[in-house]
Amino acid sequence: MKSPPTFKPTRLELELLSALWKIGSGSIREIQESLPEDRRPEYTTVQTIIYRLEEKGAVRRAKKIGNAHIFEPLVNRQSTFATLIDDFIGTLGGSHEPLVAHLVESGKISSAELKQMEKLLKERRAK
Amino acid sequence: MKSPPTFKPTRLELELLSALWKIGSGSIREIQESLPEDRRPEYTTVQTIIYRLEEKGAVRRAKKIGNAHIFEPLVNRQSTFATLIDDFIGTLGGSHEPLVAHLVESGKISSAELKQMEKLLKERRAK
DNA sequence: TAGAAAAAACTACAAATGTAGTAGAAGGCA
DNA sequence: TGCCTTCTACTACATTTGTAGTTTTTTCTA
Repeated sequence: MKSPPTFKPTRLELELLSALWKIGSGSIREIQESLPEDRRPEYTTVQTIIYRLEEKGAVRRAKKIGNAHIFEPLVNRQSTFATLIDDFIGTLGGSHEPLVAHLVESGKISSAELKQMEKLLKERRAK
Repeated sequence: MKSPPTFKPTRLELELLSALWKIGSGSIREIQESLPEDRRPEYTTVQTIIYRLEEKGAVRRAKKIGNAHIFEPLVNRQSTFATLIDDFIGTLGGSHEPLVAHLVESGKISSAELKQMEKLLKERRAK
């Protein structure tokens, strides 16, 4: 399967991808064991999801060690997050306003953070 | 069905809820016809989703006009969005940082908007 | 080299979601 | 009052997703 320009993983797919991004690459077993104990699916569940990610072109078998395949991600976190976020904004109606509003409203963003963002924005504009 | 304290609609459910929030209340037909032409499902599809929303306690039959039921939302946009956003941040790993970063990075937030947010934040803090 | 251990490969399956068809009841108009 | 229209109420069904069991193959290790 070809890897799509953008990839929108499901919840569980994202969890496994996140694990892979963290460890770089690994076997099914290693991926499974790198997951937080509190939500660590069975070995075969992880296997199924990794296979599906492979089907979808989001990971691939990089090599084989012993009898175990070592998987590595083919999509990177940045772009995957970007896809998810843009899609999400789409479901919220296409405007980021409610999102930003909620972040501010719920106190999830501090004033300092806003200032930081502003600075970042200015820098970006400058170049 | 009891309405839950928070409600996390699916994509289509959210579209129909959004339609309802806009028109206030309406029959299946009215809801369907208020949807943007480009993604307007069949009458019975709308009906099915509204019934499911009813099951889930997100809408209810307010009254009957002729032989048609008039539905009204039981959840409001604010809290529904809040639920969706918090859930989404959860899937992104629990931190809003990547989200905010992307918004700024992708130029989705303007400087003016940031200033606006800052003001909003200060006001909120003031009271 | 034979059996145990580990992984791969395959199969299964229920719930949720999107999508819509069909049958039958209710209302309005000629 | 008897159709025609419009709804309602039900049923159907493929796909996606989460979840995991079973069978087969590979590899070590005694």
